[in-house]
Amino acid sequence: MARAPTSLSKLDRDREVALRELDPLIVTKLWDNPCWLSFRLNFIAFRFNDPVYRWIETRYGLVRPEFVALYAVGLKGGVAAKNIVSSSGLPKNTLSRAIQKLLQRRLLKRETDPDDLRSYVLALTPAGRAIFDETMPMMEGQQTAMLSALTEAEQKQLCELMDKMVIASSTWPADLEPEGTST
Amino acid sequence: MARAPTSLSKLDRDREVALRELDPLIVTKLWDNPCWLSFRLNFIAFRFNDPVYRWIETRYGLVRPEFVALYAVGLKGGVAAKNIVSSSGLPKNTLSRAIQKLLQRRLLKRETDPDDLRSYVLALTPAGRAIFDETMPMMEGQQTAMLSALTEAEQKQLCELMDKMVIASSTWPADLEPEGTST
DNA sequence: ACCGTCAAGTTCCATATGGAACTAAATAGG
DNA sequence: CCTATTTAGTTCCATATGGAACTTGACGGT
Repeated sequence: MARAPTSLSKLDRDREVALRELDPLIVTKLWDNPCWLSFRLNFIAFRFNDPVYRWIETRYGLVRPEFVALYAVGLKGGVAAKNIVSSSGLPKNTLSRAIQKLLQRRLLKRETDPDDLRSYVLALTPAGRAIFDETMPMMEGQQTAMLSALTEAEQKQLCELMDKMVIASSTWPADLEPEGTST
Repeated sequence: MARAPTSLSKLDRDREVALRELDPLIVTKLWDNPCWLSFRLNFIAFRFNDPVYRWIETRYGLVRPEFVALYAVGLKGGVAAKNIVSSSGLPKNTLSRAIQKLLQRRLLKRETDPDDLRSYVLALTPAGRAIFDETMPMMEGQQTAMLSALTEAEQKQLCELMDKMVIASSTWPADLEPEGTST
């Protein structure tokens, strides 16, 4: 069985202790798993998303796609739904609904894009901005907690490595051959 | 506005070209986003999960939680549902259903754990093993494609950094304070 | 200027999803 | 040992989700 480029045996003592906290299946998925990247990504992402979105849902009654939209517009005013779709991966109907909800709740406003009449330009209302501003410290806190196992230098490395991947992402296959259709 | 530890200005010319392929909102989420970690994780994970799970669904009619269960048992026979829950983050009822479906389709078999009569020990049937074996190369291919922007050494670094995070994960907050309940 | 194709957003509908309550077994504590 | 609490897995149900078809506007070719 193929393995990850790291291995259990190379870990020092302290870590063995931490490992006892983890489900044995997690240990297998880390070091006896050809798909090491996928597991690490999904696992770490989940441990960020799950508490963060639960907090937001509880506090503001905003469900995940709604907050994704609000956050995107908060980062960059003037975007359209299509931008949020391509940067988030959520299906466009889900985002359409999310945006409607935010408009209803006056957290978002929009006007038709004069350059493309099919499209709308989105912006936060003050109420939307307030939520954005309140949520940010909580998310930064979670991020800091999760990164605290790494040194500053390591955090920067991690960021750089992931940058490279995102930048290269347009070259990755987005649709896999349905069969051995090796053209 | 806080930023990621990397920045656009430090990137060399070649990359600027690649950037033009990306939605401008993605560029903002990369370098004008206090939550740089979350975005990178979710973005990269999505670009793995989406094509992979679509392929599996099309080919075998297995939906995501079903394949998660099959894959987990494939990696480590003898696990119980609870292990899959804690290593995947899927809710336990979703996994319960997924396992039922796999049992019906004779891709999985199970027997009660003699040490804990509430629990079941899971194993793949030959048919389940066949699917596991067929999917692996496809997933490894996607992983290789996604990692191809990194050198071997960088891939190893990435793996190590993520290892550290997963190992430390039991210390991360899993529930965030509902309010400014600073005890 | 006209037509075919494509793209932005919306609507419809079947279904996957996850919270909450439940059953049965394990474990802790006096 | 007997009771109270926790844990593994299941069931129920209201709702979020995403595929597909649709509307309206853009765009490219002739």
